[in-house]
Amino acid sequence: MNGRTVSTEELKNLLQSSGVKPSVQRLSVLRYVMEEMNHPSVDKIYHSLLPQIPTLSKTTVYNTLKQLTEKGVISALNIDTSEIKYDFIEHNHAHFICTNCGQIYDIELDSDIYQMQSVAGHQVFNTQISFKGICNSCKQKQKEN
Amino acid sequence: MNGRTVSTEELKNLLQSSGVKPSVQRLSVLRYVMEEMNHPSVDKIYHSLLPQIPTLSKTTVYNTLKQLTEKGVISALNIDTSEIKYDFIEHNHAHFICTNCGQIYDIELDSDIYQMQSVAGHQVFNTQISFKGICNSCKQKQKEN
DNA sequence: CTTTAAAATGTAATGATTACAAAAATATAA
DNA sequence: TTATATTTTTGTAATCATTACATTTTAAAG
Repeated sequence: MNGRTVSTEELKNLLQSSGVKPSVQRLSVLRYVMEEMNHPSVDKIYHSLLPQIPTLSKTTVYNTLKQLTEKGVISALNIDTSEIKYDFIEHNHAHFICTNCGQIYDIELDSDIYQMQSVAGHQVFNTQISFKGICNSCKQKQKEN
Repeated sequence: MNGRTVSTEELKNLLQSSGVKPSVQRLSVLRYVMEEMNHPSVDKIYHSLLPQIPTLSKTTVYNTLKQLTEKGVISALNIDTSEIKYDFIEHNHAHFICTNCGQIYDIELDSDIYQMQSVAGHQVFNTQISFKGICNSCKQKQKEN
């Protein structure tokens, strides 16, 4: 989720250790989610990979993301109403979504909430903290006008 | 969100102080969200109110919920992928959704995260904390089989 | 009572996601 | 290698929540 370059070896290992067989499509989707810092949507991923894999189907993108999410390699963000956004699980962090421009920001937040393995007797697999509001950039623009 | 009975007076006051003109439909929708403890979906609300208001339109339910959300009277939960669920804003609490049965539980959680008015320079209007996992009830059933 | 504005309704359109069957690619066995 | 079985990918059609929009109804104002 931070613009770095990921080697094919690393991708393969990640997939295999999660029980997912590597394929050109799966490697590409995972690479995109890992290297991209923009919490991409299915549509974004699909159109970005299309030049490299002209035969790519959107269904494959859906299938791959679903698998990776179930295996816990990536995480599906249900912040936005319209589309699901995807995020590589590197370390715990919160998200801020601007209700004006829709931009999603990573928020570095150290909270013991992330450490909770169970709440009210229910077993926790995934924890999400999200903020909604007006981002700095939009606020500046509003001031100017 | 807790099965209590809300008087029409209270509903009217809530709407008016939020700048929403009371109407039969709006009062009913708000009453349902407040009295129901099940984080209802649009569809649930619509079908529950239909016997009382036979002419009710689903669009009205959508419009009302959108308005109430914008005014901050209720809150839209984007936990579930398929449908948006609605919750009356009484006091800060987190949510747990069971990935097996889909049930949403209120989680009483006292965290200073709720007090944050801004994060990374962005102004916060709304904060959500949500957990995903297997609920106690589903876990019990799994053990039995 | 008439006029004007706001709210509610119903239908059609949109758009993300899923279902599913056929085609392609990969692995396995002889 | 060749044939066979299995997995993966693909493309199209279906589903379903949400939104757009025009019409009708209701409420408010003069």
